[in-house]
Amino acid sequence: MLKSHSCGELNRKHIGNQVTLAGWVDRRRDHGGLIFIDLRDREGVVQVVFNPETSAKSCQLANGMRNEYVVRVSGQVAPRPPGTENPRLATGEIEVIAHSTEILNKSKTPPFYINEEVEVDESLRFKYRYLDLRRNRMKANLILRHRVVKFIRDFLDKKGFIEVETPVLIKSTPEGARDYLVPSRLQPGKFYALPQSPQQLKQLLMVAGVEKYFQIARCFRDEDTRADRQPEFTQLDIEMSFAEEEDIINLMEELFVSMVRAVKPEIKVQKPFPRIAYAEAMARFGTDKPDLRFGLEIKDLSDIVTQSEFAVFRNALAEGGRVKGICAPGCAGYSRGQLEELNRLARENGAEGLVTIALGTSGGSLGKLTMDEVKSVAAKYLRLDQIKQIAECLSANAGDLLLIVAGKTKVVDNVLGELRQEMGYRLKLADPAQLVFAFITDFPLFAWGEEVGRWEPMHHPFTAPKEADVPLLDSAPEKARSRHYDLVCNGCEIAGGSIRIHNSRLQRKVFRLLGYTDEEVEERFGHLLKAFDYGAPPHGGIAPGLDRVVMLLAGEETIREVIAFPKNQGAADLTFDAPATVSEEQLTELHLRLRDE
RNA sequence: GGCCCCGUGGUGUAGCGGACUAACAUGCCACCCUGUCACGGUGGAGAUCAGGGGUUCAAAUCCCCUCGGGGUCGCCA
Repeated sequence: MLKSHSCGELNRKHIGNQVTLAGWVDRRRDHGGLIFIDLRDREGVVQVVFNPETSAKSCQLANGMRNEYVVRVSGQVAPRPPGTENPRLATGEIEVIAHSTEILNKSKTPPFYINEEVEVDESLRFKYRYLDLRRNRMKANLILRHRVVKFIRDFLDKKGFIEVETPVLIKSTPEGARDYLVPSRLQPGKFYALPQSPQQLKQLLMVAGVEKYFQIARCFRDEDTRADRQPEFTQLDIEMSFAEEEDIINLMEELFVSMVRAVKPEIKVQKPFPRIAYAEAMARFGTDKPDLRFGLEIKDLSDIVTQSEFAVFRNALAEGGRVKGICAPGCAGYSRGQLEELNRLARENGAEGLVTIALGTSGGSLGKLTMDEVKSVAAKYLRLDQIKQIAECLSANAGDLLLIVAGKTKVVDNVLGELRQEMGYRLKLADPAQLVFAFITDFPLFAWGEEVGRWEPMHHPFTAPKEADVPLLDSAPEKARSRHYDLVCNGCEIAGGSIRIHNSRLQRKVFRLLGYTDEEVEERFGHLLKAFDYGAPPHGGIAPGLDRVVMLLAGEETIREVIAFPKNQGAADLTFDAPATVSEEQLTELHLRLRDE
């Protein structure tokens, strides 16, 4: 090695040692004669002193150094002169007195700051990702991700799981997300597909008797990106034979709580994780991935306003809809503009509008509220006692702002869910140093596909129905609940899993219900069904999105910040400039011709 | 495909019809400086205001189109 120590590891215990360091120039302070270099490597930064009286040669070299030059320095670790220690630096008690110096490589001036935490245009960062990753924040994220993966491997190993790799070149299954295709050279006109997830492969491993499987698996979906979605992403894929819901849920609770405590002990986390039925989550939070760090729960006001004169409410109820609301504490003083913003948010999410009721504060308590202090378009259609009932239902106090939406249940829930999230954010109700996990259970097995005019799986067709609901497959499929469970955290869906169907007859029945012909089933899922006929054990599993988990732990807003070389919204890699055109020869070999469009 | 936001020296921002010959910070270059640590000081270079078109006596600023980036809906079995 060109170095004997890391820059960041040095401390007072090394005083007197001869060390050789190698790293990047983080900063140079030239005092005309005496020169200080902050030398940085992965482990941290240490101050190197170049003194012309110690080594004129070194000093001369240091004179020519610039940021990001790669240099090697040999010298002696020395205590800093009294009064010049830097408590803000981990190595601030000592410094290295350079005796001999070598410039290993020069550097152009970087296109953005490496040594400062400033926002830089993301495309520029992606173009120079190798420089971006030198920055502390990105380096910390890479290390965190490593620790998470290491923890997972050790944890699951101790629990008796074995890691098995599954193929990346596999077969297209046109249902679900759009596949990434890879043309076959050896078989003209045929294509592999990259896996959307190793779902069927891990089920086959259960038939194979692996019993406890996991994989840090790369998955590919050719769909539009989001802050938490990339064309390629990583799942922690887990599957267990002879497992029931409790087994998976308990395993996840233990894994996540112990992981957080190990890699981010400053983050608050608790188990057991609450379990909330899908219908209840929708009713209370307007979403199946609620942020449980704060309340602001949705309440149904239909019964209270059913007698009101307010046409908006009456019409919604007459058409079979509901009237629901949330309470924004302390927001009665919201300006016209602020209210208009909330109204716009409601409309953008499908509501006809938003009814706000501001409760004045001069009375001090709700009991003393008078109509003079109620500000709302609905005020003249509502009686004071109705307003008080609404306020009471929403646990409101004087000075609060009530946000009420009327319409179809689905729209009302969705809009209030968004408003709840928005108000939670505005009022800073979500503690950034806390992770609140929860399991969402009792999902419907199917959802009616409006455009296609048939039943579609709420998650995927391998999800087992609840034992008691199996008869409903024939009579009322919409009522059948599944053995699926989602793990959510801070408003983010971080894992989905289920107990699977392991019986080929039941699996065929589900496929038929989903509208597949026998030929289609054979063509697409024949391998799985055949396997089920050879002693498939009952099994189930779960697949946390690793990128999202690390994102939450890192406190980042997008998974791009925890992926070394992510793609942008246009699914392009700006470092490599991928995707790119290929040569005519390559196309010919693959039996491909490009269409004119 | 829809909707929303953004695009000004290398970087981050200000300017939002006239006094802009485009400001500030930092970075960069040169010189000075032996205890700094976001060192300090003096001087200097650096911008087709994303591109195109229009409105206007006058456009970085208003309007339209295009391009690029981000958020989101659709989509993500």
